[in-house]
Amino acid sequence: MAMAAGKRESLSANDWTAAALDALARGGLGAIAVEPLAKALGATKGSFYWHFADRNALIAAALERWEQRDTERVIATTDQAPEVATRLRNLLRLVFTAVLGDTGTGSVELALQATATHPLVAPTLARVTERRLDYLTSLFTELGLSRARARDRGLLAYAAFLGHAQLMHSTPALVPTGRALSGHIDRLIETLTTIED
Amino acid sequence: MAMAAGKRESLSANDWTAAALDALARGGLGAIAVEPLAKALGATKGSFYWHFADRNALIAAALERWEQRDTERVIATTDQAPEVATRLRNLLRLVFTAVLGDTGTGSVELALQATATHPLVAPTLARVTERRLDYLTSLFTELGLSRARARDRGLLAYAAFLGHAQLMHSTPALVPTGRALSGHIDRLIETLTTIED
DNA sequence: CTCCTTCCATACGCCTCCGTATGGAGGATG
DNA sequence: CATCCTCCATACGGAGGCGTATGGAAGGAG
Repeated sequence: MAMAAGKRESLSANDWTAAALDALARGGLGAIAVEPLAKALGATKGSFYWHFADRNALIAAALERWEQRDTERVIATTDQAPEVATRLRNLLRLVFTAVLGDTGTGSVELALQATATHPLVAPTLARVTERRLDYLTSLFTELGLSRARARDRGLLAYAAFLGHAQLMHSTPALVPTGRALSGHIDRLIETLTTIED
Repeated sequence: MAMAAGKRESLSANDWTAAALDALARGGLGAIAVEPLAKALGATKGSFYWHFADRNALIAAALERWEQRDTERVIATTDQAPEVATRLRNLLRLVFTAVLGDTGTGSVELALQATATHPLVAPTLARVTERRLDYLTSLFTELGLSRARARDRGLLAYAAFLGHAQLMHSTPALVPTGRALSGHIDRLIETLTTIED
């Protein structure tokens, strides 16, 4: 919010998309508004409409930027452990924990989920969700489940992730905190990854 | 949407809250707007501001009405089976399936979740969530889990419910349909209710 | 030094929604 | 029949957001 003191040179389109992503995480899609963003950047609409055709162009740019950044993150946290079981646990633990990031990560998820029917959001969200779901499914498959059952578990795990993020955001008082939260997530992962023979 | 032809008598506050709930389910909290609602009801703002102090009063009324209706629903679907296991399964199956109602039920959930930080929404949502969570926890307790573990399972089940609703709404193409969905929910419930000794 | 391109501020018109003021139709009541 | 109370339409002012028009500063090219 307060980072417009240093550079008094010209603004780039990148600055606008960064600010848009920030606003998106903070106040949802509706917060990507030209005039408030201009004020936050210490500029005016004149600057914006030189870099972008209209508000939709900014939204599209922010979404694409997020999708890209998200892909890198997922991929980066993917291949870390040799064994499938630990990889799965590590991944789940990371995403269930990283929800906390008030600005950076999880908030964008929820903001987009909240406006999933928006014409610009829907395709992006569908691509990201499908990619994650496929990856989750592949892990459960490697773990020994059939294609169908692996898909079931993938869907369940992803739904649990989404719902967990929602709960952490909307009613944090009902969710454990600190070490208790850590333990809760452990047991949650245990339930999600247990395979009954 | 199209149900304003019959009665040309005076509008009641109830009509306004009903329309507000409908708009909420359809377009989120932002869709509870006085002038559009007036148009939809075939009236003008003059009518609205006679029955309500302002927009917030209407929102509050709609939320209270939903909370009431929701309580009745939950309670009604509670005590149906004698055995705890089947009661739990029945409850989960019902809520995981009833998400579909495009207007009546699940959409309000998602709309409120999407604007959970709103000053009027937050308290209502917290009460409803806490009540449901407590009930779920009590069922798992009856099933033989300790208080702490029952709470874990309750949280997981509720998170799965929320996430499942989200997925059904935002990316329905990635979720099974028809009989496949029914089977998926069966297996999902199986995973959520299995207790490892 | 001049000109042209880049970048942006100012100012405008438009739309949508909120809330208020005011007056009036129509049934109830004496 | 006159009056009052209920319910609502019309009209207004204001706020905030989008997009456009226009002119001007600032620096590189010639």
